[in-house]
Amino acid sequence: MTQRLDATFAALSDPTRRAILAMLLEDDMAVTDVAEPFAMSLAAISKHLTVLAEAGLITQEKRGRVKWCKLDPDAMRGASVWMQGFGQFDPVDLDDFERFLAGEIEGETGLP
Amino acid sequence: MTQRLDATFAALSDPTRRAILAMLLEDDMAVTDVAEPFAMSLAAISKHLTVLAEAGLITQEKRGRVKWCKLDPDAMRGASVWMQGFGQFDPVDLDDFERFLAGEIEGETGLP
DNA sequence: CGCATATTCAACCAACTGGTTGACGATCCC
DNA sequence: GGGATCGTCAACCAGTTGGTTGAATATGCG
Repeated sequence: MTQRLDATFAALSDPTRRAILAMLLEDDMAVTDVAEPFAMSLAAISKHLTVLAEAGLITQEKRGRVKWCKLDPDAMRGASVWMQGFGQFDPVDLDDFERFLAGEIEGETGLP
Repeated sequence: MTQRLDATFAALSDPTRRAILAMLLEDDMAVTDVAEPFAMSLAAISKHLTVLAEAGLITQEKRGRVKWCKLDPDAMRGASVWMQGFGQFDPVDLDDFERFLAGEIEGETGLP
C-alpha cells in the first residue's frame, strides 16, 4: 500500500511526466507523438512512460508497431485520498484547470 | 508553479516523510520526538524535516533549544487540485483514513 | 526483399537521494 | 562554570534518477 503511494507520488514529482499525463488527458497517444513536443530524446520519453506505467498512471498497448499510451487516472485515487485526509480541498473549477494545464505543457516541453 | 508541484510530490514520495506528516496531524512535535519511533538517526530525520519544510508542508519554529514542527496542510492544496483535475475523487471517510494512517505509521517507523 | 518507421536496450554519465558517523554550536539547569 | 540535551553541519558512501548516444528489434510498406 505505501509502496503504491511511493510510486505514485514519485512519478508525479517530475514535470515532464506531469506534462505527459496532461497531454494524455486530451487523447490516447503513440510514444513518438508523446515525445514530439519535448526537447529531449525519444529514449528519455520512453523511460518516463515506463515510470508512469509502473506507477499505474498509464497503460500501454502495442498495436502493430505503435504502442498506444492511455491515461489511467484511477491510479491517482489513492494518493488523492491520502492528501484529502489532511484537509478537504475544494472541488476544482475545470475551466481553470484546463488553462493551467495548457500553461504547464508549454512550460515543460521546452517549446513556446 | 510547476516547481512547487515538483517539491510537493517529491516530498510526499518518501514513506518516512508521509509517516511524519501523519504524526504531525495529531499534534505539533519537537524534532527529537518526531525521530523517536523511527529506526534511523536523528540527523536523517532532521534532513527529512528540512525537505518537508522546503516543500512548505511543515513549518518549524525554534523556541528555546527545541524546534517545533507544525503541519501546514494547505501546502498540499496545489497538488490535490492538480490531481482532482484528472477525475473527481470521492470525499474521504475520515474514520477509514485514521485507521489507514495508524497502519502506515506502524509500517514505516520500523517498530511494531 | 529491402527500406523506413516505431520503440526499446545497453552502456555510460553527472547529479541527486537517503542514509551513516562524528564534531560542533546552542541552550537549559544544577 | 560545567554537564546534559537539542539539533544541525560536514564528509562520506551506495544506490537511484534523468539524461545522452548508438545499436538492436519489430513491424509496415512498396
